[in-house]
Parts: sequence; structure tokens; C-alpha cells
Amino acid sequence: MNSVGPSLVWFRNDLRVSDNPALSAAIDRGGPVAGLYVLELGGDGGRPLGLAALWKLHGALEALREALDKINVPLILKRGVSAKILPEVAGQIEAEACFWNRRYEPSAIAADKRVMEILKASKIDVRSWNGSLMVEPWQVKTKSGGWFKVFTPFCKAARAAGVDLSPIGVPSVALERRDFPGLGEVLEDWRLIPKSPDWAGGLRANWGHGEEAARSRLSDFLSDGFRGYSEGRNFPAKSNVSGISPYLRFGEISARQTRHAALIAADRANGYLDSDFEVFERELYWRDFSYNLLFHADELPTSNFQAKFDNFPWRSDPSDFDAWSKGNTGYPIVDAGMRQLWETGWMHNRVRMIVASFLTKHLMIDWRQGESWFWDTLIDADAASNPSNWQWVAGSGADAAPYFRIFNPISQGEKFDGSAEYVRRWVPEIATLPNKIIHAPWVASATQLEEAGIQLGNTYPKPIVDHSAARTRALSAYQSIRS
DNA sequence: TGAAATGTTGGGGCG
DNA sequence: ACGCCCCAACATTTC
Repeated sequence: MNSVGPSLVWFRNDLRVSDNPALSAAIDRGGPVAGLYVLELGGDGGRPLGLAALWKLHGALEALREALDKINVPLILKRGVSAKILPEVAGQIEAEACFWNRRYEPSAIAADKRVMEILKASKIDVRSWNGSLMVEPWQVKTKSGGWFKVFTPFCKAARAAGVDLSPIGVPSVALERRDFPGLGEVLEDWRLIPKSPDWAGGLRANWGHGEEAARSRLSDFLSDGFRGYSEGRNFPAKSNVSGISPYLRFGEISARQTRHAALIAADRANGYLDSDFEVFERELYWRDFSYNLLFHADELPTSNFQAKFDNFPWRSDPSDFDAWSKGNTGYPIVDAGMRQLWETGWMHNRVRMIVASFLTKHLMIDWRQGESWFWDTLIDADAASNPSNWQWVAGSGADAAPYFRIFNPISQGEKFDGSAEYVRRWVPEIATLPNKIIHAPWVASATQLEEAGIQLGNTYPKPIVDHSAARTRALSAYQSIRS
């Protein structure tokens, strides 16, 4: 009898069992299958993860281990440098094949390539798949063979690329189970979960882990918030956003699965949700677009995409940055967003744009500082989307919002949180102010403040900058770098 | 996936 | 009836 030897599946940003091409291919080989996750140290897999993301990772790995166990696949955990760990583990389990789903950050691509060469030298069958994006960067090209730097034509070309976007299903159960006791490390030893102090209470209260949690979040959105998504997604107090980004981050659900579920939901409504689907799908393509940028411009997380911003007179102001990050700017919509982020590890997209605009324009603080804060505090912090979207807001990015598009935090609040439900939820100390002035507490009369129990500068900050003066200052700074 | 300044239009009050 | 002013509503331009 000709028996099939073990396969190794290297998990990275694809911590799920369904729609996982690498895992399915390994199981379909026959023979025993082992999963491996490497917590990469030394930056060989790319950027070291932020604290909130590590919290998410812990939960996602626990859920993955459980899901894999049901299909007879053990999960091995290791810390170290992938180019060392992969050959080591492959040797220990006597793997004949090693499969994974691709990554797209240039540093991770380089790391994967090294691993691939080493394994292939040991006669191991190494193969990779697309488990993350709807279209991979090289699948979308301009007519002249270049890569897109503008979203709209990118999206159009991606949609027209004819890529099969249907998710593959759940894999079958591995016929032969083989465990490798003592080979891996213990997840708890990695200490990804904060103990003292335990700052993760708000995260736990808002987010689950694993494929089931992801699917349930998505189906809640599709049944309750999908209708009206294209407009309602701008209003942070409404439940018209999916909240699926934390699950997309480590691939607890795939973009293909997300799109597919939305497509089904839209069809069920007999076409009523066409535009909602279109806009929702567009957001998924923004994610692909960001990876397209990062793939081609590896400096994206650290360097201005537009070189002229290298001369921008950013201010260094630790005290302003501190007020921003802690939600103490005195602008309620900004403070609400920053507090939601701190408490839940997530922020509504409209508010992300407002707070990012405020940091880079009103405070004129370098987008990289804001990007780092988001990287550390967001549980959906994404290697491509985070820097790409920060550069978009700052005006330094590809296809960016023009720098002079400066959000007015007062009118944005009035327009998108008119009933102030969002601001009251996150800035309770001003909750009793009437809707008309709650987005600009400093215009309240002495009587109104007293009635609301507010002492500006004491119970709630005075605005740290004057909107109009800050706007003028930012515009003239922008003038100074125009060619 | 802005905001503010500036320009234009048209209705209504009024002498 | 007419010109004039005011101003809201809307459109355009500029940052």
C-alpha cells in the first residue's frame, strides 16, 4: 500500500477552516495534516503586532484550534523566525508537503520566499494560494501594464477581471489523525491577553472570536443593517455598518465569504439592495486596493506616498497628541471616537476620518503618529488598510483626499450625529446638553452649562484649538509645500 | 467619502 | 408699476 505522508499547513492571516484553500488542499492530499502558527519574532513576517491585535490573535487561535480539532488536524504553536521554525517543524513531523495562503506585505513575501526555498531544498512540496483578497495585486493591471494608483479605475478593473469570487466550502475531515504531543508551545505562555491591568474588558464585551462569531456578526448586519447601508453607514449611532473588520484581520472570515453572504442577502431582497451591495463590495475592494498599494510601494507604512509631503511642517506636540489619543480635545465627536477606540478596540469609519483629519490638520501632527496609535489600539489594525487610509486622510497618499479637505468637527457632528446619540454614549459628561449645541459645548451659555452640570476646562475640556484658526494654519502650511 | 467664500437668482417688503 | 434692498436658497469656485 502506498500511504500518503503528513502535510503541514502554515496559518497566518487565515485563521479559519472554511474557504481556506491551503487547508483544503492539504486534507485532499490524504494522510495526516498538522497546522502550524508561528508568532514571528524579529519582524521577519512584517510589522510586529499591536497590543489590541495580539488580544484578537489569542482568541482567534483558540477558536482555530477547536475548529481544526473537529476535522482531525492538530495545531502546533511556535515562536521564532519562520525561516528556522518551518524547516524544523516540517522535519519533526516528517512533512511531505507544506501549504499556505499568501501574504502581500513585501517583507512577508520575502520571508515566505526564503521559507519556500529552504523547504523545497528538502524535497518538500510547497504550494501557496489566495485565501485573503478578492483580487491579488498582480491580477489587476492598467492598460499599459502598470499598477493602479487611483481607486476608481482599480475597482472597475478588479470587477472586470473575471476572478472567481465564490468561496470554497468547509473541508472534509482528515481521514488520518496524527498528534505531535510536546512539539508546540502553549498559547497561554505567550501572554497575549492582558492580566494586570486587564484592559481588555471592553474588547471582550464587544467582540467574539472564530468563524462562528464572525458569521453571526455578519448575518446580524445583513438582516438588520444591510438595507440602507449605502447611506446609513455614515451615521455612527446607526447599526448600518457590518463590524466585520476585526474578523477579517486574521481571516476568521474571508473577504470572499463576506461578499458572498452579502450577495445572497441582496438577492433575497429581489434587487432592492443592489446599491447597498455595490457600496459594501466597494469597501471590500478598498481593502484590496490598499494591499495593491502596499505590494507595489513597500514604504507605504512609513513614507509619504507623495514625496512633496516630506517637506510638510508637521508639529511635534506631545501634549496635543495626548489629548487627542485620550479623547480630551474638547471636540465631542472627536473625543467620542477616540474613547470608543480605547474602550472597544474599534471605531466607526466616519469617525475614523474625522479624528484622523483632526490630528493631521487641526493639530498638524504627522499621520505616522496617528497611524501608530491606531496600529496599537485597533483590533482590526491591518498592515495595508491602516497606513493607506491614514495617508488618504492626510493627503499624502495615492488617490488621496486633497489636503485642504478639512473636516469641520462641529458640522460633521451635526450632520452625522444630529441626535447626538453617539456623542452622548461616549462622552457622558456632556450628555445633558441639548442637541443644538452638544457638538460645540463652548457656545453654551453660562446658564446652559450650569444646568447641564458642566464646568468647561474642568469636567470637560475646552477645545484645544480654535477650529477656524486651526483650519487657516493648516491651509497655509499646505501652501508651503505646493510645488 | 468638505468647507467656506463667492456668485447668482428670485421672492417679498417697501418707498 | 418700478427700482432697490435684503436675504434665503442654490450653484460655483477656491482653498
